[in-house]
Amino acid sequence: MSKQPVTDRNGITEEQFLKTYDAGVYERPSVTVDMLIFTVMEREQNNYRKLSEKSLQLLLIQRGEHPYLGQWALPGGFVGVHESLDEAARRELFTETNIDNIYMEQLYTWGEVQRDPRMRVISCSYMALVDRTALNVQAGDDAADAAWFEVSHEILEASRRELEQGYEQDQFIKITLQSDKVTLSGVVKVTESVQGHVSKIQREIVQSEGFAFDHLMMVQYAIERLRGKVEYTDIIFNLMPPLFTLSELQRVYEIILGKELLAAAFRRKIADRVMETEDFTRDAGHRPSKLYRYNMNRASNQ
Amino acid sequence: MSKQPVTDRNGITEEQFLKTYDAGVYERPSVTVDMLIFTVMEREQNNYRKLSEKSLQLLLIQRGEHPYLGQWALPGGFVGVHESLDEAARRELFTETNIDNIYMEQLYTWGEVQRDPRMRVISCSYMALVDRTALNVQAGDDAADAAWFEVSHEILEASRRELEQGYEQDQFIKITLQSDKVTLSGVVKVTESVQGHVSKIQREIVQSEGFAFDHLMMVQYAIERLRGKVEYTDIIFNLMPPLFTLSELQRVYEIILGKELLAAAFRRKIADRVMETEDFTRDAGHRPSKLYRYNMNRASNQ
DNA sequence: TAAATAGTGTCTGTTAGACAGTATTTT
DNA sequence: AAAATACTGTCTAACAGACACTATTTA
Repeated sequence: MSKQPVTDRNGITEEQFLKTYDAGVYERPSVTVDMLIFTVMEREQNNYRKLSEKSLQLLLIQRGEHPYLGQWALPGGFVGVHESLDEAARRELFTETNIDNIYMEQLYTWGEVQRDPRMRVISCSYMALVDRTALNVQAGDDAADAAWFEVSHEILEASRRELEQGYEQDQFIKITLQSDKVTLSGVVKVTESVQGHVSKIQREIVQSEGFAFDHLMMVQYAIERLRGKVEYTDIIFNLMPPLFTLSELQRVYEIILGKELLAAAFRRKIADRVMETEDFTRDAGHRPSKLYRYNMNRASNQ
Repeated sequence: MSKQPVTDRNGITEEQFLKTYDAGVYERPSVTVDMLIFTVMEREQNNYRKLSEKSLQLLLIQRGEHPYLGQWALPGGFVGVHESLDEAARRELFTETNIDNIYMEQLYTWGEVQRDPRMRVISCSYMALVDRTALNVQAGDDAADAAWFEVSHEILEASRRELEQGYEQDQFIKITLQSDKVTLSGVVKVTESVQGHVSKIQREIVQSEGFAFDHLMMVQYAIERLRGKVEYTDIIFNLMPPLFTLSELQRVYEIILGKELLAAAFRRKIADRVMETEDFTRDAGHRPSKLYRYNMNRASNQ
């Protein structure tokens, strides 16, 4: 239909236009990707009859250069002009973990003008979920500056103000990241407001100890997203090894959701998301547990 | 704690570093924002005793320049180096609608290398929801090239292939946009796959009639997001006028969700999201209906 | 009285939460 | 037997879907 050359007001066809197009000299922001790579690790118990505890871990890199020299940042890097955002993210992911097939999703793009003191940088954040048992090589073996940090977070304080045409609500969320050697912590204020018909959410770092850039805010956002998606999708299985017990699965739900679940209700709820196998755990110091695998072939996994 | 100057391997402090930092000459992508501005409009009925039908509308701009000259695109524009992404989005929003206080949220950032034939452009898409009655000036009055299009979409075909380690599932979604003068339509293929432990979602435009760039994909994504969020947040009230009947509210839910709802269950469900007023509709040709307003002051509106 | 929409009452089946109880293993 | 976890049965309350019914207005 529109195959005969369309010409613009100067009588130029699209082909001619593109041939002579000059991308111009406007100043442009730099674009980076930042990766939130999560996994679940086990902490050995001193009482071997007890189950090992699990924790959610995030990979951070200690900066070796200005700015924020010595502080911890999310792994990431600049997006080249000849690679897509997803390709840049996969490249970074592979650089850090040495594995290729990892669950990854785009989270949010951070575009405040002053978020990087060097220059204008817009950063697109991605979340990746890795099964710890697939990390054959400990990530960061080569990079002595990378480390896994246990993630914990709590709501310090929540307040609410009624306004004439709505309300405004603050949450102060304390995030603590703990590695073998360092403990980092900071507070993000999340403000939710409704004014007339306009609702808004704003984030602000109100305290930060050891985090580079605005990365603490990205961590808070990612935890929020992970929590949300765990309830209505199957992404949690990206954090699980191929075989797992229902108790293990329940623990992982619990650490992500930050609350305890009742075993009976939990089992009913996830029954159709998993498949029984013939295998059991062994040498557990107590009754063995049946092993399950993810059942990806059920009716709907929206 | 870290207030004494930290110096890098060359003995340079952060302050000195930033003073002499050269942003460099690496090629950089351009960054744009693209706005998905939705509203709900009423179509007059020929039988005045019947209720007017509602429809979801999207604002598009007809391109007056290459590339895609004459085709329809989302309103948007380049992000300046001295404005944040949100600021750029608000600026575009104001340019198109002449109103300032509009609900807006970031959706997704599109970063394929070839998405713009001129040069490398990364585009951050935002969704905005406007109450039609707040559009005092018909948007596009000044810009003769802007028009509201009624949005409809249907699943043409869905197929599923079982793979060794999972499955792959396609949905062909047909999107039709209809204005006073033009009808545009296209098909987006959404592929969801699970391979071992890695799940992925990919989108592809398989047919497109009159849409510029990859904007049809953005439309599909936005509809999906709107549908999702309508079920677990209160964003729908951003599309409603200050006073509305429960039937009207139900219609808007129905056109967004694409299915009919039962009045009794619907009223129970939204009971605590709305507040009764003393007013009624008038001159309706049938029993008047009580008017409600959004109740933003309830326990939790997550 | 008919047409049209507004609004309510109630049955039914499903599901989440709570909790008590049973089962199986190792020390 | 004690310690530890695995797993099941059942009661209850909440809630969504279905559908019939009542209410109110105008032409």
